[in-house]
Amino acid sequence: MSGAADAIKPEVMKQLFHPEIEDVLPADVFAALGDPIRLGILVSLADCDEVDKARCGAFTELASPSLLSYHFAKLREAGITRSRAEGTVRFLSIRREEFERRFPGLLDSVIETARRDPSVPRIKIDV
Amino acid sequence: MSGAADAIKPEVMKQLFHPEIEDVLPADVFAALGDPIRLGILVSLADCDEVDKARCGAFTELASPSLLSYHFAKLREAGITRSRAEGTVRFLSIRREEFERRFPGLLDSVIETARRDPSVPRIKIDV
DNA sequence: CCCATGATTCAACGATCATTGAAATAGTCG
DNA sequence: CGACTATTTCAATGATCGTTGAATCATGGG
Repeated sequence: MSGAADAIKPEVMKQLFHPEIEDVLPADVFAALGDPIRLGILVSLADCDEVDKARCGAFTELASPSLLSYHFAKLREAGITRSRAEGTVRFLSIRREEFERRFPGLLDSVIETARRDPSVPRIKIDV
Repeated sequence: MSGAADAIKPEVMKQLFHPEIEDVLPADVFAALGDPIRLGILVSLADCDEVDKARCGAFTELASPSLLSYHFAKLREAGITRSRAEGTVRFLSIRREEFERRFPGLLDSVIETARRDPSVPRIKIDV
């Protein structure tokens, strides 16, 4: 609303909200994990060979673009993932270190749990 | 609906539903953990000195009886806790061994996470 | 047998959820 | 510029959630 000096950085795209990791509450994290599609996004992300190289568009097998966007937002607002824009594409990644500092050991067991279970859909992300 | 031979066991009270541990899905577990009151119930239960001795009535600081009953049901239906009736009282306990077998390591990190965080309400259960 | 107690159930409420499909936005490339 | 692509936003839906308070149920004790 108060933007003045732009046109300098071309690839700044609208910034999406990411909470400070200290402000993230356990109950909100678990609520964000309480959906099979979101667990699917998380494990697929965790199993991606190269870190921070997973395009949002790589998840289309899991849901429609618009529904994916909704679930991406849930994970992001719960402090679990980060969305980074690069040109016309967005990349999704897990906030590993921060999250580990905030809730030590939690993410690993969550991912292990989701990975082991056949009710969680998975995709192979071709980077 | 088809009860015939009763009156033998006086203290059988209506049985509450507990899912088979194999039928429990990760997404449902996380959804059940996605509420501060339920996390409060869980950590208070985990910190209770004597196992399987926590009366439902011991949690009244966390919510009204009727709301507690609702949250107890959520935890129970997600396979996390067990409710046992004894006379006019009900006892609540964590399905430790079963749950550990089904989702190794998960419950410990969940409880640790909840225990560490000030947003999760706790009570001391006097057994 | 009636009453007190512990706990669940029910009905109602506003709020949020997951999902859909259409529209808007941002960036790229001809 | 204008078409195209990747992604988000919006509006609308039915479903489920968390909460309240009143009603119900089960048990034990006078």
